[in-house]
Amino acid sequence: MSAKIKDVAAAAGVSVATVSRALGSGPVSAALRQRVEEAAKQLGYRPNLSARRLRSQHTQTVGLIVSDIRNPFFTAVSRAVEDAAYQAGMRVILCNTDENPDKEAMYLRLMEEERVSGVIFSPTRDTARRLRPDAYGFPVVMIDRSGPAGQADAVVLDNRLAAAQLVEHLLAQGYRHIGGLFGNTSSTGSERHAGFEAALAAHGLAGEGRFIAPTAEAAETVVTQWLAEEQRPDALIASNGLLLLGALRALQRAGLSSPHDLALAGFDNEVWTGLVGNGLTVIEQPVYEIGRTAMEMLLSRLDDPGLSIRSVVLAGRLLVRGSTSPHPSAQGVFGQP
Amino acid sequence: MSAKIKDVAAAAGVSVATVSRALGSGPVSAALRQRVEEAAKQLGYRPNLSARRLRSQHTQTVGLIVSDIRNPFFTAVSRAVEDAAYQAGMRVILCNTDENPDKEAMYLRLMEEERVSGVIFSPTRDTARRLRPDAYGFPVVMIDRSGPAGQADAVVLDNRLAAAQLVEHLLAQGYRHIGGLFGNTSSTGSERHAGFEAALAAHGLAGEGRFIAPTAEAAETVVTQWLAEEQRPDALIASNGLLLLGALRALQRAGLSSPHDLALAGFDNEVWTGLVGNGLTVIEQPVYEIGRTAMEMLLSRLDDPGLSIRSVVLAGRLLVRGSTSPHPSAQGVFGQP
DNA sequence: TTGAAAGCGCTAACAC
DNA sequence: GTGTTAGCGCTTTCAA
Repeated sequence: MSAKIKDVAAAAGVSVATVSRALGSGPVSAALRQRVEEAAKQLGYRPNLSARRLRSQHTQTVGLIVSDIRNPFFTAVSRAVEDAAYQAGMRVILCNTDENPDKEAMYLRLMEEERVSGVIFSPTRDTARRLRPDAYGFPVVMIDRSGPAGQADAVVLDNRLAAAQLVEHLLAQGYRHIGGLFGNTSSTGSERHAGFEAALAAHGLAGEGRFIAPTAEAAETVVTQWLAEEQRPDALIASNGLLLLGALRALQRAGLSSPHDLALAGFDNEVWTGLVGNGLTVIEQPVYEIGRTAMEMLLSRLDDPGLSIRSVVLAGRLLVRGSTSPHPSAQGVFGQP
Repeated sequence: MSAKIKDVAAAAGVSVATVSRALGSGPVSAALRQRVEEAAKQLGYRPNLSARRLRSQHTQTVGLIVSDIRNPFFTAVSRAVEDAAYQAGMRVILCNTDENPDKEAMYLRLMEEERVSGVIFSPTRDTARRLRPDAYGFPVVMIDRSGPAGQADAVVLDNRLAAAQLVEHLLAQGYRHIGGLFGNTSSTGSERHAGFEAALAAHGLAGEGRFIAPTAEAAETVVTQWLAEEQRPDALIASNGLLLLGALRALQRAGLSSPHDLALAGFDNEVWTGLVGNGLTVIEQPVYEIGRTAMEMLLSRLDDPGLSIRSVVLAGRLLVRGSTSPHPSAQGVFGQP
């Protein structure tokens, strides 16, 4: 068995309380601290964090609950959260829910049992609606998606604006029949759809938005079918990286290319969006910043639980690339003006 | 404060021991179990896992230590590890080391303090060499990279074979001046380099392998320079996804394309490798299987610590795509035979 | 500044 | 089957 605090105390000839203080930040004479550290090192002492947590009643642990860590958006966020957490001396428990409300409930329950200090959560729309964040023993910071306003801290993109920017850009490039693909499990999908509709309406146009399961496979299927329809749109936007990938694959399978046959744009500046063809126009999200900010908000709330509920809304950045170059019919002398 | 086991006991009119047994898998009469469950539900009781761990002396926790979760290889592995862990009722603590031996040491120390059941670890070459896995209070399973044979369980790719396959493929396609990019911090880089050299030597050829920092940026810089040299290779292989990405970017920046100016191939079947141009030829690693297998090995060792040390070597799969189509000089009637 | 002692919430040994 | 009790390893009063 490994050395306990008692063993260190015995070896250093002091009480366990002194050891605890010396290894922590208690008031101990320099000489004793030295002796204790020496003894601890000698014995290879490692404090037992379970015991420390039980006694001290704080776990220095945060839960991070996302749909799938393999989504590059969440990958980046999680890296930021972990960097910030470890810097603050906290651990992170990562949970993948696969957009499944049952799993979400299960992990929230687990977080209670872990007595986590707080949770950073990207909930499905259903759970966000139902969730009473103050029903838990810990604060919750929502990321990417949010529930009813003012219920919990949140870090989100300005989704309506970003979607509108994308639409405005396509309109400026001469596209008029714009279709949209939106995830059907998150508030983000709805908000981006709202921005999409609003921007088109502002120009007296209507677009066709389709809500689908947030997977590349679903998008590929839907877009493949869409492309075969009579009234094919001349531009398509996809409300996240997975949907954009599916859309791109559908185009490739159909032997079509952007922007020649169809303009394509979307959300999330994933590696491949800059590599394929002349690049895909996307809204870049400040992914690392989202994670870091979420952790900062959590820490400041732990520091002062009386803080009022805050929403941090971050702006996306439009990266214009080749996939949305001007519509053929708008290209100067060779086409209609 | 939340309800404790004592409160549940009082509410159900039984002893705390009975509550513990009823909620766990102890022998309790059906009637009492019912009453206890009812009371626990009523009170919203959540067992305190810190207390349970301290008392029971097992934490049901595994550590996963990788260089960077943003590397898609580790992303996929981590998802597999977590799936398997949560299924087995265990939690995962994720640690990013950035290939930094100091961070590796720090996290290993943290794992000791957490009294984890075991660790799944992808160490730098330096740490792998130094590491004495039995110096810790928990078993270690190495993934992707391994240390001295027989020291710890490991799940690795057959790196030499995979690199050789890549070389053989390029040779068969008519390429003769093959360069290689290898990471300089991992055993994986060395092994792939060895396979590369061996395969070339078997054909009486010599390649030029360069060892560099395992980042896309380093690869881009090195390849940009390499392409400007007098003796430009006619094919390049990159020993992981990051290096392959950097190499591709260097080509694009130089206005070159594969396979026209230079064949390009590498490791890791990342999303973008299938999308760019006519696709990049890669060795696909069974990423999810690697993670799942590592977790299985860990669980079986926890079950029976007497098991002898095992290495599981998995085969990669060569995915031939457009970036390595036949060398111009080997293309039938139009070129040299 | 240091030590003695209580106790965090739970499980497991033992007794009935 | 059920209850009583000790104690996991630590931090934190409280007293000296």
